[in-house]
Amino acid sequence: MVSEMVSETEKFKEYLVSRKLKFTPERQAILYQVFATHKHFEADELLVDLRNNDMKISKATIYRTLALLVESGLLREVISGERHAHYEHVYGHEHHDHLVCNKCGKIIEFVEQRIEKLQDEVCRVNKFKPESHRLQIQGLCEDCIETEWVGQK
Amino acid sequence: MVSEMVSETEKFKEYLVSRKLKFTPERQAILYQVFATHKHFEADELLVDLRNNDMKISKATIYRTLALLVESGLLREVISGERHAHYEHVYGHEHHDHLVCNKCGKIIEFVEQRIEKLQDEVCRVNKFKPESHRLQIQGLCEDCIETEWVGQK
DNA sequence: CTACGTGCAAATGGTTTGCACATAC
DNA sequence: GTATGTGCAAACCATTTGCACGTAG
Repeated sequence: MVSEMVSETEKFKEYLVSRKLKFTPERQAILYQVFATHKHFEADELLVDLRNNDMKISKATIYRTLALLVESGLLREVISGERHAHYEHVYGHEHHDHLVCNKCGKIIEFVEQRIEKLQDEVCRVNKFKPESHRLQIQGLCEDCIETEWVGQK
Repeated sequence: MVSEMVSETEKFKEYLVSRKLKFTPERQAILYQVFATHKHFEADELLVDLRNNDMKISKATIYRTLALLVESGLLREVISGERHAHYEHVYGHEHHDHLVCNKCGKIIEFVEQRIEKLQDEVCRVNKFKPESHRLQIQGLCEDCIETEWVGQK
């Protein structure tokens, strides 16, 4: 189990060094706990898991470290990330999905029936009854690709 | 059966009647404003638009009415809806998407390369440079389909 | 008439932040 | 030694809710 940890630890350390950040006991503990099991989780669950292992790490540190893990590419935010809800018309408009520009925030709508078909197929295979879905691709729009290198964080 | 489109107002009234709810001036104003333009928006923007048209409607009513418009099928929540972020491993795991059960919350992961391919195609057509994407299908999982759904709201 | 709706202000609750102290490097 | 990190509590902020009053049907 520990041998599996090594690669993630190395990856994280690499990231920290590249950002001139430190590898603290708190970050080590969080990293370990996060990769101790392969499951979806949220910040509070992580806090509980850590408490159960006698690690007393504050929520603030957990949130700050999770952000680092996402930035380093070790974790992904599956749900949400947005602070508030956005709405769009449904009635009288064909179903569509979205390309969202990470730089200027522009939203491009697109329709691709073949993707819809494949989704139905996936649901059938998994004996899942779909009620709605959301496909969102983040990236850079045509205008922003040119100035891509500006303002990287 | 009907080929011509019923107005949004009619659709909303239908829904309200079916739920024994009332068609108030506030709901009428919000409905009008929401469909005055075809754009993505959030609650606060709607409030501002209404204020600009001299409609003084409280935030509470706006949120309550938006919920009704979503339930009636006139609007769709494009982004978020979730209260808190969920995370999953990235490093060492193949990219996958999710089936999320609306009843028990179970998350089923799936991989469908053909969908990924089509996404790339969509990006190419729109001259969009993808950095990440998120496909999430909401519905009922196998176990929950049996138990059906009683308390729909 | 009366069940439903509204505005207001206060509550919620996940997440973020200011600050003083602690520590990795 | 110093730039970073941490814990704590308070702040944030979109959204929800309790309550007393208003009103559509």
